[in-house]
Amino acid sequence: MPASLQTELKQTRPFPSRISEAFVSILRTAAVLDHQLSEALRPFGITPTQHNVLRILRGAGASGLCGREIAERMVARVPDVPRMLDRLETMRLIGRRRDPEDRRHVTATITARGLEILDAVRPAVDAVERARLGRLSERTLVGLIEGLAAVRDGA
Amino acid sequence: MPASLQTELKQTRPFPSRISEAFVSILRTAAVLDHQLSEALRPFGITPTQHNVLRILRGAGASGLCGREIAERMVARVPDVPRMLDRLETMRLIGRRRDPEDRRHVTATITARGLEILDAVRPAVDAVERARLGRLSERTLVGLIEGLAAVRDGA
DNA sequence: TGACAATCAATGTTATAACATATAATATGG
DNA sequence: CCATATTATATGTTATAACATTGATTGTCA
Repeated sequence: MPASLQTELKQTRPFPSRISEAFVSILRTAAVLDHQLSEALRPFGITPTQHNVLRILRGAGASGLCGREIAERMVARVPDVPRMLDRLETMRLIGRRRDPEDRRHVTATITARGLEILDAVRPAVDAVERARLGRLSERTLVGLIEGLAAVRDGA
Repeated sequence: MPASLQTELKQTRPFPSRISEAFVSILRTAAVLDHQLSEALRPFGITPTQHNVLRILRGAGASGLCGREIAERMVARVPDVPRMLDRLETMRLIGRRRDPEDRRHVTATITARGLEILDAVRPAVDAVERARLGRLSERTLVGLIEGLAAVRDGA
């Protein structure tokens, strides 16, 4: 039996409303997942944010994406995209070049080493996903996905 | 109609599994909520983390709580509790004193000013909660709360 | 009791996030 | 075609997060 959020956070009083409870539930659950993901990635020397960028660039393929496009696709909004990409470039996981078509853009692409690290971390990432979500029924998963989409949409 | 997460993040490929989609859905939704909350609190000069601490200390009342107890109750784990409390103390929103019973502990309590700011931010915080979750049915809210509890539990 | 382990908080340090502003390139309107 | 606005990235700075270590206090048990 899963513990109630109230018990989990040792709250002396019940939530004032179901809306508040759901709000905190989402934030709390994400914090747990982010922490687990972070621990799983640690041995490989990358953070969840960096992992996210690498997956985005893998999806973009050889043509790559510019900083603004990467920012749009990230799970969590990040200010200071240039310096985040700096770090990935220093690690040789991505490459950057100015777009000759529009010299304002800097196109980032994933390197072979970036692809290798994505392959390497995959079992650990999958394990975290399965550890937390593997026992939920298909129906529950779909309910979560749809409910959360409605929350983001505010409708 | 809520947009799919795939569309929202401009992904070219569908999620490999419902588990992955639910995993990212939770992280993405929390990022949206955290951002909205952060913006709502900004005019008052406090962050979501600080807001969380103040609510915890309000719940604890005059007896207060020590750093470890605060950490246990936070929605997101924070390392470096002492310096987070330093900032709140500098803002005069909390007070700290060494527990004479056990001099290892430092008991933090919320100040009158801390209580005032909690009252002041409440309409803004409620507005964010309602904007995102206000249109969801009771049944959907309960489904989310229970589903997310199962995710945290891994069962 | 006295050594040792465990618990908390504080501190030193580095890394990253966050914010404001600047620089460069392109688009737009007269 | 020039002045201006807009877009994109870069940079300077400060604040906070994250991590490791230290110091002080208390608990445990031989």
